[in-house]
Amino acid sequence: MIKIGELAKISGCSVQTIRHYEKEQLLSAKLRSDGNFRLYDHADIERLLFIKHCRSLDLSLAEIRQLLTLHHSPMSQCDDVNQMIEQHIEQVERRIAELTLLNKQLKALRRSCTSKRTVEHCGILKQLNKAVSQSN
Amino acid sequence: MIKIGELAKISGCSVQTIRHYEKEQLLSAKLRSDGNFRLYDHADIERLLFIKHCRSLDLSLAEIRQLLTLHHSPMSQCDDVNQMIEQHIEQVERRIAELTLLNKQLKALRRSCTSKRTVEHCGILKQLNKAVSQSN
DNA sequence: TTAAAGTCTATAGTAACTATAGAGTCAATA
DNA sequence: TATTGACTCTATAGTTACTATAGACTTTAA
Repeated sequence: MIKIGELAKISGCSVQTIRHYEKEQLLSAKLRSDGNFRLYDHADIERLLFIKHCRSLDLSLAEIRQLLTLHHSPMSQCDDVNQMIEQHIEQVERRIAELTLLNKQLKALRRSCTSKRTVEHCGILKQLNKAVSQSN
Repeated sequence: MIKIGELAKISGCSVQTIRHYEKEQLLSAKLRSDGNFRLYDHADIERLLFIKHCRSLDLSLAEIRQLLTLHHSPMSQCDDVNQMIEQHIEQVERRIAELTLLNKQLKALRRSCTSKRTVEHCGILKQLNKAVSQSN
């Protein structure tokens, strides 16, 4: 059995993050030491690494909680897992599209001012203002 | 002079958002009615639309505050504005790269399970676990 | 005059942590 | 054995940009 600091080292998560996951019901220490320190075993390490891998895929804690539940209900259908991943992919793709558009706009903005003028003549601010008066 | 509800309509921001911007020192009503209602003029409308446009470019409230300050300091240099936009572009591009990688990983994961099996044999969960035991 | 709609302030909630305070525990050294 | 330093505990507040509520007050129109 290991204490939270060692679990943090092994997993690469911070101590606070592990405690946060416990609060969010993703991971719990089944045992405590005499002095009330959390004690973890090998299964906990695996569970935390699973969580960490899911987080690296930007799954939310709620989604991970769901996956962990499915994981331990052998009769449930893969479809639920598939659907979650599918929705997540769509979400990521929407965000990529948004950011790509944003990037274009920012680059157009950047082109509007390059020299060392005072703000009075700054093309960027002029552009930002122009957009304002247009939409007004 | 208009009240906050009308400013909200004109700008497309919610009433709470406008009050939030005031709290964040981006926009303030210089006048209040006898009954303590905020009163706005044309300059306030323009300022709010400027803020809204910047937000649509994902600039943070802190960045916008800085832009507004520069905006009203005619002696400051464009360089400050340029640098901020430059950094923002870099940040957006980093995030796009991250999400693109993420998307690839999620799609690989999706390919690992397609049929209606029970979770016991779910390829996605197997993949997620495999990653865990590899990194352990 | 009264009712509805609008506005006020203050506070809490959102997501996933991070950081702190103040107290208690553990392991090793003097 | 005492003490020091490192570790852990709980509880709470802060981060970002809002959104949503509660309870009270103001304005407007019928």
